[in-house]
Amino acid sequence: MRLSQFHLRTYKETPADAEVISHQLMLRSGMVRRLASGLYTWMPMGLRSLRKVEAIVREEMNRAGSVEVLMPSVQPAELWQESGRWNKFGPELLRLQDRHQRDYCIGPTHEEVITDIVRNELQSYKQLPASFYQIQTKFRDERRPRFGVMRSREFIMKDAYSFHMTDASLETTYQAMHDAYCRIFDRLGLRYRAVLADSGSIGGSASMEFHVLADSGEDAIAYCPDSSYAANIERAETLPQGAPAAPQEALRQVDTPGVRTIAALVEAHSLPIEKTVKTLMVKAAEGHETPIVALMVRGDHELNEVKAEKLDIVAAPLEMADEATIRRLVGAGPGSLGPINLPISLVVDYAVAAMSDFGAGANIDDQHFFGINWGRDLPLPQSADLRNVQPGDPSPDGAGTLEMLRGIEVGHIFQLGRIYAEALSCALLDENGKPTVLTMGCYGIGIGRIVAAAIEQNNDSRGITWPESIAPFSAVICPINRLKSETVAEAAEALYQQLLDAGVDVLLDDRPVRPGVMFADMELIGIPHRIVLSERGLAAGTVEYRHRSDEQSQDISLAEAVARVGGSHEA
RNA sequence: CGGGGCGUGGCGCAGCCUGGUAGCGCACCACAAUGGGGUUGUGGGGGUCGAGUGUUCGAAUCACUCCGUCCCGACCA
Repeated sequence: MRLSQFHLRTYKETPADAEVISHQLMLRSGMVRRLASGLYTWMPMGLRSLRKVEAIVREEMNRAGSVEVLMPSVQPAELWQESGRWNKFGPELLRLQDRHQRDYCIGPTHEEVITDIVRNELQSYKQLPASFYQIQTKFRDERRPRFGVMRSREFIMKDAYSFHMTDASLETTYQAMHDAYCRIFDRLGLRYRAVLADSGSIGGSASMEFHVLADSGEDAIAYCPDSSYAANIERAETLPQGAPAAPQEALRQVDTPGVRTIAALVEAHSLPIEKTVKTLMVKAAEGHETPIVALMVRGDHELNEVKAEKLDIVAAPLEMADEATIRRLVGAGPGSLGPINLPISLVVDYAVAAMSDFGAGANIDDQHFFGINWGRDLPLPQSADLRNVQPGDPSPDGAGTLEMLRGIEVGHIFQLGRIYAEALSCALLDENGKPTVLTMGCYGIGIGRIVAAAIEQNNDSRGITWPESIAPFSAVICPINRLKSETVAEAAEALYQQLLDAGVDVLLDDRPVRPGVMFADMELIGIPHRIVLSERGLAAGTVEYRHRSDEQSQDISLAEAVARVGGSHEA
């Protein structure tokens, strides 16, 4: 490509509304342009990288035996009503009506459509397992779009779905997808980690997320350096901790005027934070005897929402109780709550169940109990894994202690089970002639997000340092003083043709700009290989080669430069 | 959804407090010089100051409403 015939717009200044580095660099290098909140245009330079990601994903999906289709992004409400998600889905689902006032949504995902296709299209169990995928635009009306294409409302996703007669068959395909995903992220040249994930409210069994590692990632990942254990913090388990130590202190009720927070309690009464608890009031599940229930975690721990939601007595999605309800049922406000004389159901975290001589609210405003001990002062309530893991917690596989990383979720594979097939009556006769509901897997990859995540992981003070696999161009030719020097102009043209013929994705910077502008732009865009042609060098029989990650450029022969560019292109 | 910030040419910003003819840098156009790290000079073009209503002789500036946008929060009692 000749840059004079391409479109490139770069910016010297960082746009004020971009927070993360990938968003800043994507805007500055002219890869994307914001149209409205959470809506981005992929400009020519950005689109080239996006397409390269797509191509790798497509190749590996095909290799894994998945078949490409393309489904509509606008979907009829009937299908969503059939699956039950028309009502279950919140405001993230963008709904609209056509001229006949028929209801539609813009697809945030395509389980309904693909299941509809399969139930109509597949006629025999002999056609199974079957796997379909598409690379397509999705829309989710995020409550807070941010970080550019990292969390946009409209985004490009590869979504795949597999259908099976048996769980064993699903398991096999799930594993094949796992392996395909590893190949994809290996080829993309990203540092990533596959982690156990929560299977969510949809149900289903196994689920893994693929995270690109980056400090700016929105997700926390717990992993064990001594084993293969890695899990999203939503899912990472903590273990029961055994019996509490014997009581050392007497139970006593203490005036704690104005103490409403753990921090204040620790401060004012010199209580170690590990001897405090947080009592959290949440809405109870439908049909429970009281409208709210209590959950308790240690003062220095965090409640894990996902785990809490899974308790039978807790409403899903998790919702905190309002103060009026708490006062009506407990008689005290938040900040003075505790396990003693608590008139509602209580579930405590494993760590709380192992505490002794601890302090908690007395369920009377401005009063706390200190020296609380289970068994002696009140019966030990039901205990469960309710909190987020922390660095230093034992690994659930018993192989050491956990550490934490930040990650950007770029892929998710999921054994869905029969929920959708059941709801949409997607069944086939098995070899015995017995109708059998199909079981399903689904597998997603955020294509646009991968581009952003790659930049998040690969940048320096001058711009993007792409992995070779997804750089918008592989190499750039920068002719110095092309307009004044026949020699340079001709050499540039010849080299350009030679590289094109060799199949190199090469850019010729034939703009009438000074070298400094050229270099700055090409480094911002992050093209891996740069060859500079000058009268001086050509006279000496050399060209100047520099890889984007090199400190210095090198004067080498033209032939060697061609070999380097061509060689790494193949790699 | 709650809180906060910000909306002034394509981008980055000043001006607003204390009302009085809309400015700077980058980018853009023309000419000249320069020609290996975002050149220099001269001369240009481009803005309903987010929208509406109000106050005022007069509003970018003050007030109110709305819209957009970004950040923080939406368990952490």
